[in-house]
Amino acid sequence: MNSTRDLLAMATAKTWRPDQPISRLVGVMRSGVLAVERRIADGRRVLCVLFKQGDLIDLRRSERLPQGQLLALTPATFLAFDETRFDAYLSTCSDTATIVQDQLREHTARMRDHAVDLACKTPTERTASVLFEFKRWPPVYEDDSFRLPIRRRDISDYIGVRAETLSRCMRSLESERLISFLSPRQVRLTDIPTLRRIANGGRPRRSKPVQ
Amino acid sequence: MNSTRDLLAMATAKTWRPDQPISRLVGVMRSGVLAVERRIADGRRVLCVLFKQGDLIDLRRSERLPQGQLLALTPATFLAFDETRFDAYLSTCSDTATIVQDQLREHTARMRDHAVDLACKTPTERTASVLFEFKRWPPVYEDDSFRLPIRRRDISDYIGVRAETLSRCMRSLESERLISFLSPRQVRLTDIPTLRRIANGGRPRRSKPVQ
DNA sequence: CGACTTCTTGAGGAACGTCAACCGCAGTGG
DNA sequence: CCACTGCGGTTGACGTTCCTCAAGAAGTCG
Repeated sequence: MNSTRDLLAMATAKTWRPDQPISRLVGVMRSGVLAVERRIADGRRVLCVLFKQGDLIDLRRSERLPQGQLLALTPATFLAFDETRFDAYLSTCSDTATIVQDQLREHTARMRDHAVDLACKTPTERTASVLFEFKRWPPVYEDDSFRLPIRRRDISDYIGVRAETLSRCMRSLESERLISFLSPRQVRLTDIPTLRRIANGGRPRRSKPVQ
Repeated sequence: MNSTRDLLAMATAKTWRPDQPISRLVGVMRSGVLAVERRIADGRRVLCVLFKQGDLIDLRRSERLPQGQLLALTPATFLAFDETRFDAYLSTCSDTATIVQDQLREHTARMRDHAVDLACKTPTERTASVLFEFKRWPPVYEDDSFRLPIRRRDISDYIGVRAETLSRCMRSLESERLISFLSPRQVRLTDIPTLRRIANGGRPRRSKPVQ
């Protein structure tokens, strides 16, 4: 669409290597994975958001200072916008403004989903849930297999679980024949209905021992 | 500002009683508290977002169906917009569109903060954090006291902790003279620096017993 | 006062975080 | 070719923590 092309014309392409911190706050992802990293007092680390190809990034905050650090989890390419020119353009082109608003709404909807995962799901349920999230990321294959886009350490910081626990949950799902690893990074979901049930709360904490 | 007044003129006022589910997806909060409630398979309940006075609500989702139910936690009044007229108005008035975009960005920023709480903080830390969140809500008093705007059950579902655990955390903070209860609903923060340290990760899990 | 909901307190146990050690792999240098 | 190093990931042991269940206290409304 025309308006989007105009917008892209005013952008400058940037590339980042893994672990490289990023100061720009507005842009569009072209490839790779970025995340907003936050650390609290004693070093605990959280990745509150992941950005993949096609995502609009706009971390500006009107009232308070921006919290957290944008950084690359994989080699990433990015189209950076000059903030003031970006805003000026949006106010002249309502089509593009609508697209941006849709992106922002979609982003908040995904964050609500993620908040549900973090607030009440068990580690196994979170693992299943994040696997579905990654399955939807491009590129999408037909055989329900996909490549884990980021390190397990980063996945665990994203779903609020220790790396050791994530490892055990992955192994547990694998031993139940629900997923299988073609390589350490390549996963296939072999029983999607059961996995979906688990991801939606099908593996709660047991209060009594199983008889 | 003029544009906002025009927008408000095309809205219809609504009131809700507690626990009343709400089907409208776009509007502005005038009073009370609304929340997006989600339940997963075995009945676990999460409040992924809270909306207070002044917040813009826009839960529309472009790609998939909206997840979760908007409901009132207290008696609430709300200005509901007709969705198509709202969008049409935004495309003609860039000032208002900018305001809406700012609101959406601020909202995502708050959700990132909340994700950090949920992902890695201990129940005591989450309690301190949510107390600061409520302290910022209107009305703001000078003596660092405020009224808990919602039931404890709802607070606990918001911060991803059982109601019993929240109760114990509140009591623990009270016994340390960090907060005090003027009434079951009225709280005063009596040691804000310490509380802020705790809210930012100052009360981690102990792996070794204290000697 | 009684019926109801909300909140609190207590006891008990599974689970997940913590620590430590190990494995596999890639890169490096002798 | 091998030893060494560093990183990412895995496995095991252990104990605090917080969830679960149950019952009681406190507040609310008729």
